[in-house]
Amino acid sequence: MDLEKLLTDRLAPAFEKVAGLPVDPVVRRSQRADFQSDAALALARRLGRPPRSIAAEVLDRAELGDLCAVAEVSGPGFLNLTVADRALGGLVAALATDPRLGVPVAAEPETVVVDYSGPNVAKEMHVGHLRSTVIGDAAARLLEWLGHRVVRANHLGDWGTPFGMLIEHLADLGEAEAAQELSMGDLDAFYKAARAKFDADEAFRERSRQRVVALQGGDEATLRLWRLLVEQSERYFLAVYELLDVTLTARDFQGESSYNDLLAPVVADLDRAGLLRESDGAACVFPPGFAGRDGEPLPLIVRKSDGGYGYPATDLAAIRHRTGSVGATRLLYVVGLPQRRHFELVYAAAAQAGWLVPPARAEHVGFGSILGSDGRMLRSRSGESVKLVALLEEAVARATWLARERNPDLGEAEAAEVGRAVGIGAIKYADLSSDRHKDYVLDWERMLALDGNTAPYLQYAYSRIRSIFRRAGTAARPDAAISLVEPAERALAIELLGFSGVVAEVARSLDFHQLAAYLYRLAAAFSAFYERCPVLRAGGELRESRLLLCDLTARVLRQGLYLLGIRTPERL
RNA sequence: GCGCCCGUAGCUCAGCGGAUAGAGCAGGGGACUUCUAAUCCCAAGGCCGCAGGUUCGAAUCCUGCCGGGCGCACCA
Repeated sequence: MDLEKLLTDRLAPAFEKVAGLPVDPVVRRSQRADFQSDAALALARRLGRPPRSIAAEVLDRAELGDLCAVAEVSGPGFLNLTVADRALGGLVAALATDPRLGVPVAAEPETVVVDYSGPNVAKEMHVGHLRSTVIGDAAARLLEWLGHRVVRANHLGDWGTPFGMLIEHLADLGEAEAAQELSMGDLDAFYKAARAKFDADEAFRERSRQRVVALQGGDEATLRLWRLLVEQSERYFLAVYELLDVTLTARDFQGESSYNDLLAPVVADLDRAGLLRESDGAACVFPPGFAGRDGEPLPLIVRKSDGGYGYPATDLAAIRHRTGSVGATRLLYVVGLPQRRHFELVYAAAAQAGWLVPPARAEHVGFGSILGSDGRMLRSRSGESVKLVALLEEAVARATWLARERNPDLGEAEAAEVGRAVGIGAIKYADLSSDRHKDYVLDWERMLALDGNTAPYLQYAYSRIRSIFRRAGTAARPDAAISLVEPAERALAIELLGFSGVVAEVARSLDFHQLAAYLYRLAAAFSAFYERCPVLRAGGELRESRLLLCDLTARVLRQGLYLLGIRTPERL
């Protein structure tokens, strides 16, 4: 049970009695006590009474006897609450017997579509895909764990005009040769070669254009080549996902092309609904409230003047499919912040068309860019975007080297495994531990540091606990009585009880840095505990109590890191 | 021109209506006969971009500036 919520539930009725209307007690952690409630201050004006007197009356009417050792009015009208050790111990003991660590399954499970990663066929995945993939995967893991039905939608860029030149290039190379090149994972070289020919060779350009027509016309031979391209790319992406340790599978690819047959009907429906207007030959929806550069209403172009369909049409078709056929009520789009306006337009149009109506809603889970140490968008020395695999491989190599250096006892295989867990974990944690709306600077030294708010620090805390149990040779007794004698173990207990609250908040906000910050606080509380509270050398009941605290900490760390997509090796 | 995101300690970041603004790193000082010192503890470090306003109370809300980034009709 979440302590903060428990205190809130106890204070709320008292506040309501005093104020005569429902009041949020605004319980939060405090430096002067375990928790504090600030609501009396805000109430003073409305009730025309001194805040201290309100606070005192609330205290008088609240049932806190079994929970709090100290509950007092402080300063201008704060309520300072110190939880009784006995109550704390009881709550922790209850947590220990809960396989879900205090986190309830969603009362009303929904179907959630998480649209993330979305690489482009025949193009290398670069750092730009990293954040979408990592954040989206965390969202999918979290919501799934909470009991929602999660549909992972990997909106593959598998359609559009570039495929003319890509297929022509493939045909030029010969299928066997092309398959060979693509399977080596050198998608960049393939794409660039096609691009170079397209830019330089007029005849090739013309053939490419005809290919696009053939592709869209459903020419079987062309489609076969296209499928080859898609299959090889998907195979490559799956290899990257495995290295990145994300939960996306082959079943989750939902290419743009899969909406092809829906585009015309979508536009027809928009027309029927009277939402369509022609502008410069293009079929547009003009959702109210959007203005462009010139102050004119901003269009969402659902059919281009050449008759072709672009992104907006596909996105609308996807929404209609997801709310209609899939039955989703929450649509998450884990896409960079620059595309914000695009999605606002799409959501507005979908709402007008009746495809996105409550309880269904769409959220743009936007994020900033990854910057290099120079504070600019991360680029390779040659000025190109950095290959994602290169980044991941470097992370693993650095972490493996660190693991070998730090712990020579590790065998080759284990060092490699630890290197992967730590390296990939470090990359993901660096991404998830700061506010996703901001750009962040990729810095190897910092993300792989063993102290500070990093994945290795958390993994280290976990491995220290596992080490204790290896030495103990036994598991913790889940029914052990909890006794909290040292301040450090009290502090640890309070942190443990905060897990469910944080998880609930993050499920709503998808601000994973709050979960990261919580896990860091927990790990830091554990490290302080570890320093001052001997476990194995403690006697009898104290030992059992501490073993249980250790076990709980390990479980929360493991589960929390799992939700972020980060592994927890048994030792580092 | 309009819109969005962002300016907090030397650096990287939390905090987004409440009590003296918090972490980590770097720099200073301590702690290994004791469960991994890949750790812990202590001290130091801030006109919270600037100026107004709202409020009993503003880093937090509003307005206007300044600075950085990104968008703004047929590219996905």
